[in-house]
Amino acid sequence: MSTLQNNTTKDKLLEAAVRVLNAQPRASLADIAEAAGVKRVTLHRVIGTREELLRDVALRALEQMDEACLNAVKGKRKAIEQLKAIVGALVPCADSCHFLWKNPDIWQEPEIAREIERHNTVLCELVDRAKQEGDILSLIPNSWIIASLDAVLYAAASTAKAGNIASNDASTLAVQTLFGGITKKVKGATLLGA
Amino acid sequence: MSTLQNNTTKDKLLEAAVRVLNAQPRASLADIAEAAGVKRVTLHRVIGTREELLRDVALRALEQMDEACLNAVKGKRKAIEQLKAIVGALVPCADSCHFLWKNPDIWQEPEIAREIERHNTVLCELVDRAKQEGDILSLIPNSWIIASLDAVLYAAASTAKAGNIASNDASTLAVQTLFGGITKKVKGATLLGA
DNA sequence: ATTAAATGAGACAAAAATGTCTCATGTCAA
DNA sequence: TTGACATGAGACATTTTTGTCTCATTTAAT
Repeated sequence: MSTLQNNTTKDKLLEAAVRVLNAQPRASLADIAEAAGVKRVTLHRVIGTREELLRDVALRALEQMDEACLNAVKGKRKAIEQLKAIVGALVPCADSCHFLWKNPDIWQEPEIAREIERHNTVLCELVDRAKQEGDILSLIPNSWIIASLDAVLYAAASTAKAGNIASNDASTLAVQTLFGGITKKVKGATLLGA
Repeated sequence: MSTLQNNTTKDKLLEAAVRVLNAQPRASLADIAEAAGVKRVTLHRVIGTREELLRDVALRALEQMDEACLNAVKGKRKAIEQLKAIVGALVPCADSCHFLWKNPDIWQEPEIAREIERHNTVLCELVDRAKQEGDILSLIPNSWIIASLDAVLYAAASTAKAGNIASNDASTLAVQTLFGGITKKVKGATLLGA
C-alpha cells in the first residue's frame, strides 16, 4: 500500500489527475485541482507546472507497476506463470497504465522513456523465456504481445469503470482473455496452425 | 473506398485530426490544420468549431466501422465467423476506433451516443449468438468481450504504428489473440475450466 | 476571358489556461 | 501561546487558443 495512495496532497492530486485526464484528455489544471478537492494554487505549489504534473503522474504509474510486478513474480518459476501473475497484478493499476498509453507525448521525457524501456526489456525477456519453454506461440511478435497485454488491462479498466464487473473477476478475466482467448477450446486446434 | 478517404479538404482534416489527437490529446486546432496541410482559417470554414470537429471525427469513425462490418459479415453464417471477420475488418480503421475510445467525453454528444449504442447492440447480439452456438465461453460478460475487442484493435494500431508489423498480419494476429489467446493450446484445457 | 468557389494572409477580439504574486486563515506541534 | 507550515482567497500578467472578420490569390468551370 506504499505507492497506491498516501493521502498526502500530492498523492490526492496525482490520483485525481489520472482519473480526470483519462476521462477528459483536455482537462485543465483547474479541473484536476478541483477533482482533488484542492485549489489550483496548491497544485502549482505542491507539484509545479503542467509538464511536471504529467511527468509525476507517469513516474508514479511506473512505480506502481514495478511494485505490482515484483510482488507478483515471487515464488513463480515458469515464465508463463510469472506473466500471468503480472497481468493479474497489473489490473488494479490499470488506470495508471491506461494513462501512460493514452499520452504518447510524455514518452519523450527522458526519465519516462528510460523507465518504459526498462519495463519493456524485462517483459520481453520474460516473453522470450515463455516462448522457449513452449508456452507462448513463437510466431507472435513480442511487441504485439506487450501491446495486447496493455490492451487487456485497458479493457479491464473500461469494464470495471462501467461497473459491469467486480474488480476481482477482472484480474481473472484479463488473464483468461490474453492467454486463452475468448473461445471454447476444442481438440487443441489453433487458428494459426503450428 | 468511399469513407476511408476522399481527398476533399474536409477528409484531409478529419484524417489529420485522428492522427494528431491520438498522438497528442491536447493538440490545438492550429496543429491539426497544419498536419492537414491547411490553414487554421480553412478548418473553421470547412468544419466549424472544435466541438464540431470532434463530433465529425467521431461520426466518420463510426461510419468507417459500419462499412467495414457490413462488408465483413457478408456470406458468413456462424456468429463466430462473422465476429472474426469483423475484428479483421476493423483493424484498418483501428486509429479511428482508438480515437473513439480515447475520448470518452464525446460520448455525451447524443448523436454519437446513439450510434455507439447501436454498434454495441449489434455486437452484443452477435456475441450472444456465438455463445448459444457454443463458440464463445458463456461466462465471459459481453461488456468484457466488447472492451477486449476494442483493446485488441488498439494493440493492432500501436504495433502497426510502431512499424513492427505488416498491416496484413495485424488482422490475422488480432483475430488470433482475441479468439485464441497467445498461448499454445494443449489437450483442450482452458484456464477457467468449463 | 470571365466568373464562382475555395483557400491563404493577416489581423482582431474574446476567452481560457497558466504561472506567480501577496495576504489571510487554519492547524498542528513544541 | 507561539510559531512553523500548509492551504485558501484573490488578484495579476502572460500566453495560448479559439472563432471571426476582410481582402487578396488561386483554381476550375463556363
